[in-house]
Amino acid sequence: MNDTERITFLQTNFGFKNFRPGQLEVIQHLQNQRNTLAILPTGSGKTLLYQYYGLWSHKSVIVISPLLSLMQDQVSRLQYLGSKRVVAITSQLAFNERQYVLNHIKHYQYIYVSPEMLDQEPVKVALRQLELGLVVVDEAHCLSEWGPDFRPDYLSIKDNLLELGNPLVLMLSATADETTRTDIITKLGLQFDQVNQVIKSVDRPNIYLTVQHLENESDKNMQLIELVKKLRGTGVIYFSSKKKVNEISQLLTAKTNKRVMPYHGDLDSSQREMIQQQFMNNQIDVICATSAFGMGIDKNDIRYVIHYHLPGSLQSYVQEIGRAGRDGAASIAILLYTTGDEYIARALNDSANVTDELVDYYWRKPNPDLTGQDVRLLNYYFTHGYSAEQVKQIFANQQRKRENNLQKMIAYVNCATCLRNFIKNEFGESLQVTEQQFCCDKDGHFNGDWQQFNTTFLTELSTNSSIKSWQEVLNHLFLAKN
DNA sequence: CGAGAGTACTATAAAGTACTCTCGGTGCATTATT
Repeated sequence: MNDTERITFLQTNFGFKNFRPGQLEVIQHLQNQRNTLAILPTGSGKTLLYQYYGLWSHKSVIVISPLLSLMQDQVSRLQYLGSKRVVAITSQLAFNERQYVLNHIKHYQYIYVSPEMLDQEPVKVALRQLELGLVVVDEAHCLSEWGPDFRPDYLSIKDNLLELGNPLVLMLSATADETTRTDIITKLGLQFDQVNQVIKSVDRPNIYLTVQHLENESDKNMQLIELVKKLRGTGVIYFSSKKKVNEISQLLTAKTNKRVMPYHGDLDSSQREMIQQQFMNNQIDVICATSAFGMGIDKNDIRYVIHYHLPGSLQSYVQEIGRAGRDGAASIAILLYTTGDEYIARALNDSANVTDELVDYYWRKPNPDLTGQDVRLLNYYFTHGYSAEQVKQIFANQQRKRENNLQKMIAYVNCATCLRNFIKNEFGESLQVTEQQFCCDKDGHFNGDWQQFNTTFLTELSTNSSIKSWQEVLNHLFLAKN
């Protein structure tokens, strides 16, 4: 198949005239039977990649996905688009339904599973019967972020791929720096020379970047209230604490006329689903959320993302602000910082660490029946033949990595030069030589006066929602100053 | 880490002081109860 044929195939089967950036390259690699790691921004049509390959190869595709809600969305989307041979094997299927699916597995072409489900013997037995064309690891950064921390089954994917006979693998993510990319490949047990990478820039030129330093928490709250009052359109405010989510969500409801809702892992799934729906339907203006909110949120006109707390890494930060402005219109990312904020992130890092004492204890008295989070991880390493010393090393490295990530985040907060270049540099991208006109609070057009920023800038920003209006906004700022 | 809440003490009534404790995220699957 040459590129002309590829485009014809696209037109005939999907009705698109052209590929989006990166798509053709990925499809070329896959058709040449090359494992592929694709870092493509959200909205660049990642689903199409494996749909295309499935259609072309007439073989089955297994998609490993981190969240049940993501799987459900994908299944209904593919069904809506006309594929009937789609299923998600999850704990939400009734026992007899699941039996039916496993017994008739060849009937399905696109099969979604969680890493946990993939590791179950009956599931593996069924999947081995497939004529398997491709395994997709969706949201592949989870492999690096969640696997070694609290979802050990992510680490088992490696073994499961072997058992499936080393199938062709497509790794997909929107945000992954060099370290994460290396980690993804290693944790899947792949060799670097077996993997082709297709990497698009993480930079989002339509998102203005700013870090605001505030004296204390009450100043921060006041500034937040001002921002939420002034900013138009929908926004997301990220927190590192569920308690603060609830608290500030109530504060904003009381002090602004915006419709504000909380969102975090303590809400039950029906509540979460409802809030998500209302957000999508513009019945909510502002979501106060923990990191639980994000993956699978497909709203393209989020106008601003504010961080009340410091995320644990620049990668998380870029991921979270990247949810703004998918429609390409002017949007803004605001990080509110008070000296000492990093202690919350650091405390979370420490609590994620497994102590040497616990490792020693477990190795003296291993017990595979224990179900705690730490113990499940330990159990994984124990049953895979690691020594206590090796495991201590692994946890120590993880801890060091988390601390390094946090240091980078602190460096961003204190960065005195272009914030966009800081991010680009961390993601190994070449820097912009001449700054774009409207870039970040270091671009020379900002004079350090937040009061003026709030009144003039934000009003302008939210009334002009076209990227072409940057110049107008800029002019207005200058006029206001002179 | 360090702020803020909670508790104990004082010493005979209420309220101030000093100390201790807590905070602090991300999900799958499974199972035993309502």
